Amino acid sequence: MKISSKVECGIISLVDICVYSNNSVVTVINISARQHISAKYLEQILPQLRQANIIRSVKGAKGGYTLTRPAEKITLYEVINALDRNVLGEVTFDNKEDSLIAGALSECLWSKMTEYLQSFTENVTLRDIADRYDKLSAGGGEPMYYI
Amino acid sequence: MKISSKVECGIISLVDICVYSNNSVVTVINISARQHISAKYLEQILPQLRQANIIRSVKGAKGGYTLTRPAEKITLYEVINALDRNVLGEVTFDNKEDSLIAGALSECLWSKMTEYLQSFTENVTLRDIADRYDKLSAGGGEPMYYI
DNA sequence: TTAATTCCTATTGACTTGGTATGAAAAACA
DNA sequence: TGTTTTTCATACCAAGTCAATAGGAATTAA
Repeated sequence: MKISSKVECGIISLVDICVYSNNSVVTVINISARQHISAKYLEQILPQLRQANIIRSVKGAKGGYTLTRPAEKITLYEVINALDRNVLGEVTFDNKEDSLIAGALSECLWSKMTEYLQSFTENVTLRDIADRYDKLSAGGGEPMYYI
Repeated sequence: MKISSKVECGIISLVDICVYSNNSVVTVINISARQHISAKYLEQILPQLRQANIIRSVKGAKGGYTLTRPAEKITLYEVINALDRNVLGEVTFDNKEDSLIAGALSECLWSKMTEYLQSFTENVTLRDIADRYDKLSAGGGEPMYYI
């Protein structure tokens, strides 16, 4: 499965904001430095998350971003959808065949696939990712194998 | 979700072969006429399915294609994978970020999504689609609503 | 030999996408 | 008021992808 870099960078930014905002805002430059993503690229991604009411922006000096809600109230469904309609939306084709077979395919396959993806991502929150990240950090970066 | 036209046309072709081969082969021209897909385009798709051992080809005059196995032994996983590695493969990015957050994301989200897609498509066979198609055909093309 | 067919490999044109550039608007602060 | 810091909006470009077409070679039946 292919996910656009915009989606990945967007989610990473949100987790970064979630983890590093201590009753304050997080700036694009901060995220850029911590996550090694071009600031100019982030300036293009974050406004999309703002329009989707996932983050709130404060303009001007001392400005930056915060989450609009606690991380456990922000689902990955929202986030992914805000960044790229194609990932979790109905299956589409560049040139849709409108035949009975295409209809059968849609019913047996495509619609069930998207149905699952939607309900799955609706049940994963930003908190889940952040928690997992914390755990990985605590582990010293290296996953631990006990043989 | 975005599916390439190649995948859709490929599956449609297989169902067509499944339905219209009566102990005989099905030609590209036949499929093209029935399914309204350019013959030249099909000539590019079907060899891929042959290499994946899903169909068998007979060259020359009176040639054409047949399935290598009964339709209930051909999973949609095989088929989709033969036509486009990206759909059911591991989540990939054009420019993978290699951070702890990306790792957490992979564990909590991407890998579970692909895991599901794989196991789901492994349990849908060409027969399922063909059966569904037969049912739709019998219904006269129009879905029936009883109010 | 001829016609029917699959097979192979280019090519084209349109679209997508990752990433950059430029500068405007807003707010803090001195 | 002016300067700095920041978000915001828009345009742009180069590279890649993809659907579809094209031309012709190889194979086989009759």
